[in-house]
Amino acid sequence: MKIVTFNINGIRARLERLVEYLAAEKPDIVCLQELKAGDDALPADAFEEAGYAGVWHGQKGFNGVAILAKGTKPELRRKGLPGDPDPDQSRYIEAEVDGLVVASIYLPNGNPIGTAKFAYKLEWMEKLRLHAADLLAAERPTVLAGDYNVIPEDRDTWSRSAMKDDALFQPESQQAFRRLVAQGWTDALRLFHPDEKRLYTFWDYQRGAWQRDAGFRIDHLLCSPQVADRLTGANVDKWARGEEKASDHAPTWIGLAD
DNA sequence: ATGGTTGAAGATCAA
Repeated sequence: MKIVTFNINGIRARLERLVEYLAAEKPDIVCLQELKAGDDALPADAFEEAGYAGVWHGQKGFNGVAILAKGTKPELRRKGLPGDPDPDQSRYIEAEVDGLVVASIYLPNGNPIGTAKFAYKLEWMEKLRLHAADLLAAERPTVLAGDYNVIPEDRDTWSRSAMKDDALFQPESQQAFRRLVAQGWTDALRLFHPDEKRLYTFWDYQRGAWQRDAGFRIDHLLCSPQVADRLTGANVDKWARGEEKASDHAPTWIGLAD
Protein backbone atom coordinates (compact mmCIF):
# COMPACT_ATOMS: atom_id res chain seq x y z
CA MET A 1 0.00 0.00 0.00
CA LYS A 2 1.36 3.40 -1.02
CA ILE A 3 0.50 6.50 1.02
CA VAL A 4 1.52 9.89 -0.38
CA THR A 5 1.71 13.42 0.96
CA PHE A 6 1.78 16.11 -1.72
CA ASN A 7 1.66 19.89 -1.31
CA ILE A 8 -0.07 20.60 -4.61
CA ASN A 9 0.24 24.44 -4.50
CA GLY A 10 -3.16 25.20 -6.01
CA ILE A 11 -5.40 22.28 -6.96
CA ARG A 12 -6.99 24.05 -9.92
CA ALA A 13 -3.66 25.13 -11.42
CA ARG A 14 -2.25 21.64 -10.80
CA LEU A 15 -5.14 19.30 -11.60
CA GLU A 16 -3.59 17.89 -14.79
CA ARG A 17 -0.32 17.18 -12.97
CA LEU A 18 -2.17 15.47 -10.13
CA VAL A 19 -4.21 13.27 -12.46
CA GLU A 20 -1.02 12.27 -14.30
CA TYR A 21 0.64 11.48 -11.00
CA LEU A 22 -2.27 9.32 -9.81
CA ALA A 23 -2.25 7.40 -13.10
CA ALA A 24 1.52 6.89 -12.98
CA GLU A 25 2.00 5.91 -9.34
CA LYS A 26 -1.45 4.61 -8.40
CA PRO A 27 -1.15 5.54 -4.72
CA ASP A 28 -3.78 4.08 -2.40
CA ILE A 29 -4.05 7.18 -0.21
CA VAL A 30 -3.08 10.77 -1.05
CA CYS A 31 -2.88 13.61 1.46
CA LEU A 32 -2.99 16.99 -0.28
CA GLN A 33 -2.09 20.43 1.03
CA GLU A 34 -2.38 24.00 -0.24
CA LEU A 35 -5.50 23.40 -2.28
CA LYS A 36 -6.03 27.18 -2.40
CA ALA A 37 -9.72 26.68 -3.14
CA GLY A 38 -12.97 26.55 -1.23
CA ASP A 39 -14.95 23.31 -0.94
CA ASP A 40 -17.29 24.48 -3.71
CA ALA A 41 -14.38 25.03 -6.11
CA LEU A 42 -12.73 21.62 -5.69
CA PRO A 43 -12.71 19.31 -8.74
CA ALA A 44 -14.45 16.36 -7.07
CA ASP A 45 -15.57 15.02 -10.48
CA ALA A 46 -12.01 14.90 -11.75
CA PHE A 47 -10.92 13.01 -8.62
CA GLU A 48 -13.73 10.54 -9.22
CA GLU A 49 -12.83 10.09 -12.88
CA ALA A 50 -9.30 9.28 -11.77
CA GLY A 51 -10.74 6.60 -9.47
CA TYR A 52 -10.43 8.48 -6.18
CA ALA A 53 -12.90 9.64 -3.57
CA GLY A 54 -12.04 12.06 -0.83
CA VAL A 55 -12.78 14.28 2.10
CA TRP A 56 -11.55 17.86 2.20
CA HIS A 57 -11.32 21.00 4.23
CA GLY A 58 -11.00 23.77 1.65
CA GLN A 59 -10.39 27.48 2.01
CA LYS A 60 -10.80 30.16 -0.62
CA GLY A 61 -7.42 31.43 -1.78
CA PHE A 62 -5.17 29.91 0.86
CA ASN A 63 -4.38 26.69 2.73
CA GLY A 64 -6.83 23.81 2.26
CA VAL A 65 -6.20 20.08 2.86
CA ALA A 66 -7.68 16.84 1.55
CA ILE A 67 -7.40 13.07 1.84
CA LEU A 68 -8.10 11.00 -1.28
CA ALA A 69 -8.30 7.22 -1.50
CA LYS A 70 -8.40 4.87 -4.47
CA GLY A 71 -11.66 2.99 -4.81
CA THR A 72 -12.92 3.81 -1.33
CA LYS A 73 -14.13 6.97 0.34
CA PRO A 74 -12.27 8.02 3.49
CA GLU A 75 -14.48 8.36 6.53
CA LEU A 76 -14.11 11.83 8.01
CA ARG A 77 -12.97 11.96 11.63
CA ARG A 78 -12.35 15.66 12.09
CA LYS A 79 -11.59 19.00 10.40
CA GLY A 80 -9.27 21.30 12.33
CA LEU A 81 -7.30 20.55 15.50
CA PRO A 82 -8.81 20.51 18.99
CA GLY A 83 -8.27 24.04 20.29
CA ASP A 84 -7.22 25.21 16.82
CA PRO A 85 -5.58 28.65 17.22
CA ASP A 86 -7.46 29.93 14.15
CA PRO A 87 -10.37 27.77 12.95
CA ASP A 88 -10.71 29.94 9.84
CA GLN A 89 -7.47 28.49 8.47
CA SER A 90 -8.00 25.06 6.91
CA ARG A 91 -4.84 23.21 7.87
CA TYR A 92 -5.87 19.85 9.32
CA ILE A 93 -8.14 17.02 8.29
CA GLU A 94 -8.28 13.49 9.66
CA ALA A 95 -10.05 10.43 8.32
CA GLU A 96 -10.24 6.67 8.61
CA VAL A 97 -9.36 4.75 5.48
CA ASP A 98 -8.35 1.14 4.87
CA GLY A 99 -8.22 0.52 8.62
CA LEU A 100 -5.79 3.41 9.14
CA VAL A 101 -6.18 6.78 10.82
CA VAL A 102 -4.73 9.32 8.40
CA ALA A 103 -4.20 13.06 8.85
CA SER A 104 -3.34 15.62 6.18
CA ILE A 105 -1.44 18.52 7.74
CA TYR A 106 -0.50 21.95 6.41
CA LEU A 107 1.51 23.43 9.24
CA PRO A 108 1.86 27.24 9.28
CA ASN A 109 4.91 28.61 7.47
CA GLY A 110 5.68 31.09 10.24
CA ASN A 111 7.69 33.64 8.28
CA PRO A 112 8.87 36.19 9.05
CA ILE A 113 10.35 35.23 12.41
CA GLY A 114 9.76 37.60 15.29
CA THR A 115 6.17 38.27 14.21
CA ALA A 116 2.74 36.97 15.18
CA LYS A 117 3.03 34.51 12.29
CA PHE A 118 5.92 32.72 13.96
CA ALA A 119 4.12 32.66 17.30
CA TYR A 120 1.09 31.20 15.50
CA LYS A 121 3.26 28.47 14.01
CA LEU A 122 4.56 27.43 17.43
CA GLU A 123 1.10 27.58 18.96
CA TRP A 124 -0.25 25.41 16.16
CA MET A 125 2.56 22.89 16.71
CA GLU A 126 1.69 22.72 20.39
CA LYS A 127 -1.96 21.93 19.57
CA LEU A 128 -0.80 19.31 17.09
CA ARG A 129 1.46 17.74 19.70
CA LEU A 130 -1.40 17.48 22.20
CA HIS A 131 -3.72 15.89 19.65
CA ALA A 132 -1.00 13.56 18.39
CA ALA A 133 -0.53 12.26 21.93
CA ASP A 134 -4.21 11.32 22.05
CA LEU A 135 -3.89 9.55 18.71
CA LEU A 136 -0.88 7.57 19.90
CA ALA A 137 -2.69 6.61 23.08
CA ALA A 138 -5.39 4.96 20.98
CA GLU A 139 -2.75 2.47 19.78
CA ARG A 140 -4.15 2.34 16.27
CA PRO A 141 -2.26 2.40 12.97
CA THR A 142 -1.93 6.13 12.34
CA VAL A 143 -0.10 8.32 9.82
CA LEU A 144 0.38 12.07 10.26
CA ALA A 145 1.28 13.18 6.74
CA GLY A 146 1.83 16.63 5.41
CA ASP A 147 3.80 19.78 4.82
CA TYR A 148 5.20 20.46 8.28
CA ASN A 149 7.14 23.56 7.18
CA VAL A 150 9.95 22.35 9.45
CA ILE A 151 13.45 21.34 8.33
CA PRO A 152 14.27 18.82 11.08
CA GLU A 153 18.07 18.90 10.96
CA ASP A 154 21.03 20.62 9.29
CA ARG A 155 21.41 17.78 6.81
CA ASP A 156 17.84 18.34 5.61
CA THR A 157 18.71 21.58 3.82
CA TRP A 158 21.05 22.47 0.98
CA SER A 159 22.35 25.47 2.94
CA ARG A 160 22.28 26.26 6.63
CA SER A 161 23.35 29.85 6.11
CA ALA A 162 20.62 30.53 3.54
CA MET A 163 17.99 29.26 5.96
CA LYS A 164 19.33 30.70 9.20
CA ASP A 165 16.65 33.40 9.50
CA ASP A 166 13.86 31.27 8.09
CA ALA A 167 10.99 30.11 10.30
CA LEU A 168 11.34 26.60 8.85
CA PHE A 169 14.85 26.26 10.26
CA GLN A 170 14.58 27.99 13.65
CA PRO A 171 15.68 26.01 16.73
CA GLU A 172 12.19 26.55 18.23
CA SER A 173 10.55 24.98 15.17
CA GLN A 174 12.97 22.07 15.18
CA GLN A 175 12.55 21.54 18.90
CA ALA A 176 8.77 21.44 18.58
CA PHE A 177 9.10 18.90 15.78
CA ARG A 178 11.51 16.75 17.80
CA ARG A 179 9.15 16.90 20.76
CA LEU A 180 6.34 15.62 18.58
CA VAL A 181 8.41 12.80 17.08
CA ALA A 182 9.73 11.84 20.52
CA GLN A 183 6.21 10.90 21.60
CA GLY A 184 6.81 7.70 19.65
CA TRP A 185 6.38 8.58 15.98
CA THR A 186 8.66 7.32 13.23
CA ASP A 187 9.97 9.74 10.59
CA ALA A 188 9.70 7.19 7.78
CA LEU A 189 11.74 9.01 5.14
CA ARG A 190 14.81 9.36 7.31
CA LEU A 191 14.45 5.79 8.58
CA PHE A 192 14.89 4.41 5.07
CA HIS A 193 17.58 6.92 4.01
CA PRO A 194 19.78 7.38 7.09
CA ASP A 195 22.85 8.54 5.15
CA GLU A 196 21.21 10.38 2.23
CA LYS A 197 22.74 13.86 1.98
CA ARG A 198 20.18 15.33 -0.37
CA LEU A 199 16.89 13.96 0.84
CA TYR A 200 14.67 16.88 -0.19
CA THR A 201 10.95 17.33 -0.82
CA PHE A 202 10.80 21.04 -1.76
CA TRP A 203 12.66 23.21 -4.24
CA ASP A 204 11.83 26.91 -4.55
CA TYR A 205 10.66 28.26 -7.89
CA GLN A 206 13.21 31.04 -7.57
CA ARG A 207 16.90 31.26 -8.42
CA GLY A 208 16.98 27.96 -10.25
CA ALA A 209 16.67 26.03 -7.01
CA TRP A 210 15.46 22.85 -8.73
CA GLN A 211 18.23 22.91 -11.33
CA ARG A 212 20.83 23.45 -8.58
CA ASP A 213 19.20 20.86 -6.27
CA ALA A 214 18.94 23.62 -3.66
CA GLY A 215 16.10 22.00 -1.74
CA PHE A 216 15.07 21.04 1.72
CA ARG A 217 13.01 18.38 3.47
CA ILE A 218 9.76 19.65 4.98
CA ASP A 219 7.14 17.09 3.90
CA HIS A 220 6.98 14.30 6.45
CA LEU A 221 5.05 11.11 7.18
CA LEU A 222 5.06 10.37 10.89
CA CYS A 223 4.02 6.81 11.65
CA SER A 224 2.62 5.34 14.85
CA PRO A 225 4.27 2.09 16.03
CA GLN A 226 1.39 0.10 14.52
CA VAL A 227 2.28 1.56 11.09
CA ALA A 228 6.06 1.60 11.58
CA ASP A 229 5.94 -2.19 12.02
CA ARG A 230 4.47 -2.49 8.53
CA LEU A 231 6.77 -0.10 6.64
CA THR A 232 8.30 -1.54 3.47
CA GLY A 233 9.83 1.67 2.08
CA ALA A 234 9.68 5.43 1.83
CA ASN A 235 10.87 7.92 -0.77
CA VAL A 236 10.30 11.08 -2.78
CA ASP A 237 8.83 10.92 -6.30
CA LYS A 238 11.26 13.55 -7.55
CA TRP A 239 10.27 13.06 -11.17
CA ALA A 240 7.04 14.97 -10.52
CA ARG A 241 8.99 18.11 -9.53
CA GLY A 242 10.66 18.17 -12.95
CA GLU A 243 7.43 18.29 -14.96
CA GLU A 244 6.09 21.40 -16.68
CA LYS A 245 4.03 23.54 -14.34
CA ALA A 246 5.05 21.38 -11.37
CA SER A 247 4.30 22.18 -7.74
CA ASP A 248 7.32 23.40 -5.79
CA HIS A 249 6.95 20.26 -3.61
CA ALA A 250 7.47 16.66 -4.74
CA PRO A 251 5.13 13.85 -3.68
CA THR A 252 6.60 11.99 -0.71
CA TRP A 253 5.47 8.48 0.23
CA ILE A 254 5.61 5.42 2.40
CA GLY A 255 4.95 1.81 1.47
CA LEU A 256 3.09 -0.50 3.87
CA ALA A 257 2.71 -4.26 3.93
CA ASP A 258 -0.96 -5.21 3.66
C1' DA B 1 20.49 44.71 0.39
C1' DT B 2 17.95 42.96 -3.23
C1' DG B 3 15.61 39.98 -6.21
C1' DG B 4 14.33 36.01 -8.20
C1' DT B 5 8.81 32.81 -9.16
C1' DT B 6 4.16 31.11 -8.60
C1' DG B 7 -1.07 30.93 -7.49
C1' DA B 8 -5.22 33.16 -6.29
C1' DA B 9 -7.33 37.08 -5.63
C1' DG B 10 -8.23 41.30 -7.19
C1' DA B 11 -4.92 46.18 -8.12
C1' DT B 12 -1.13 42.49 -3.31
C1' DC B 13 -0.26 38.79 -0.25
C1' DA B 14 1.49 34.26 1.09
C1' DA B 15 4.78 31.21 0.16
